[in-house]
Amino acid sequence: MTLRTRFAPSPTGFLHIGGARTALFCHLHTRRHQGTFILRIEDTDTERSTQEAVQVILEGLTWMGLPPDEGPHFQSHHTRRYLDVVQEMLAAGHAYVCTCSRERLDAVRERQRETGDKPRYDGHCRNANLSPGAEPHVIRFRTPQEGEISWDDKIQETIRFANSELDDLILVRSDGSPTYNLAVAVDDHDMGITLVIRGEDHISNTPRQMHLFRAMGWEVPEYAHMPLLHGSDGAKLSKRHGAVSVLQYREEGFLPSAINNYLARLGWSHGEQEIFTMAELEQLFDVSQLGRSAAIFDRAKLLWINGHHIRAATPEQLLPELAMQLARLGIDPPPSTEELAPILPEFQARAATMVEMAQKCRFLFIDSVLPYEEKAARKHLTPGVQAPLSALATALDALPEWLTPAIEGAFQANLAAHNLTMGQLAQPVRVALTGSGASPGIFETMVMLGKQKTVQRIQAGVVWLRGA
RNA sequence: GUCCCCAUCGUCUAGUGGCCUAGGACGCCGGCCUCUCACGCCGGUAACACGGGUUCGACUCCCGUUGGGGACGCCA
Repeated sequence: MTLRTRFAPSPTGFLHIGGARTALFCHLHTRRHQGTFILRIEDTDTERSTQEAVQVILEGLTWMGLPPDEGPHFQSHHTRRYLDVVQEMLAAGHAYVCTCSRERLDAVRERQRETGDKPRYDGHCRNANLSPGAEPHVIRFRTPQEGEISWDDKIQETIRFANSELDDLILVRSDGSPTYNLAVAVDDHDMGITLVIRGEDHISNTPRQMHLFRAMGWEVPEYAHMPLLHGSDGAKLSKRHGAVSVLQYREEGFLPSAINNYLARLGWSHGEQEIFTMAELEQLFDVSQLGRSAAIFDRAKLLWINGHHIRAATPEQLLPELAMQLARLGIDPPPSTEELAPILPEFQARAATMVEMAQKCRFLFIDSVLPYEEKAARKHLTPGVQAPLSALATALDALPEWLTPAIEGAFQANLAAHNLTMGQLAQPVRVALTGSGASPGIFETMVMLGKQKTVQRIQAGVVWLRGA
């Protein structure tokens, strides 16, 4: 039987990092086993589902490089089918009409909490044999009360629940709409899903869905419940942890390959390898090798991995992102690919994110670097360097060609003339050129900047010194 | 509270009864390289939650305790 998995987000918000991890694991595991990866939008909650959210989820998956092989399917298109299934269950006695009011339900739960029981439906209408009349009612599943239900989870071990722990879940709401567990079971069956990969927060739904399968005589799929992603406080990742849209990570200058690499290493490992390409992951990752404990999202390590991927990336991957980040820094219009291509290598090893890279090469695309970073100016632009700086500007200006050997020659001559060491002159020049005390090599920086700007900025430094 | 799941350095992990005086990675701290910053390289810091078993021998198996997480909706 060929593998069929699905990723089933509900379109009530953006695709956050936890959801992305689930999608990634579904995708990787499916690729490895040459299966089919299906996207299903769980929009049975018409109140909260939006078209925009669907769009954002799709965008997120695309950016992550996790396009589905099939779908997206929409549960809202399957309502008829769900209701038909419920009719069958009703006819077979697997479901029944319940007219309990919300008030009564609340009261029951309240009482159960007080007595220390697990809040659940008390079966009030279970044997009342009500027929669907004008009175408001829901349809509930008649959950078996004896025995237990269990499954061999592909990630966890065997998980078992006593049926007495389960209550009679609602299949159809009083407004006639189907609920989550019903829709999931029907779709997982109809779509031929053979392996359900989802977060372990769904473990308690699994016995309910399995009972639905059994009632309909369907074959139950396999399940793999992956450990959750936690924030630094150890609790399930949520908005207050900055568990924002994956697209936000793009804004922050992360590469999708790095995010995927990092996410995959949370709960999974392959020897002592830390850096993986997407192709490697697709070949190596298997959900059955996942660890069983929750992992804490660690931005520091993500940054390190992102730096690796930036260094390993091709210009084609990086250039558009760099241009975008420069634009966000106010470089308008952003430099062209042709302008950016030659400087890219100088900054690849110096940035952990594309945002950082843009900040570090920004000085190349603005008119003036003034005002200087205060600390750098105070440390390096001292009165003593005014004369050498001035002389250097003159010498550089007189250069017939702007190539490294010539620049270096002029620089070295100036060093000797003023009896200075490399560092004593390079740092002041660096501040004049970039506004900061850190940049690529000083000659490389001058070449990238061009003769005109280089000379201008050194002269501006001299002027600044006179005023200081 | 009830049910379910989990438990090795701060974090991610290796470890499947002797190879472990517990390995790697991030972070942090030193050093090297060096015109600065990175990159790279070298070194250091730091963990088997606790208590009982089982066994000639437990990080590894079993039980309990503690701790953490998740689920308890006419949400998904």
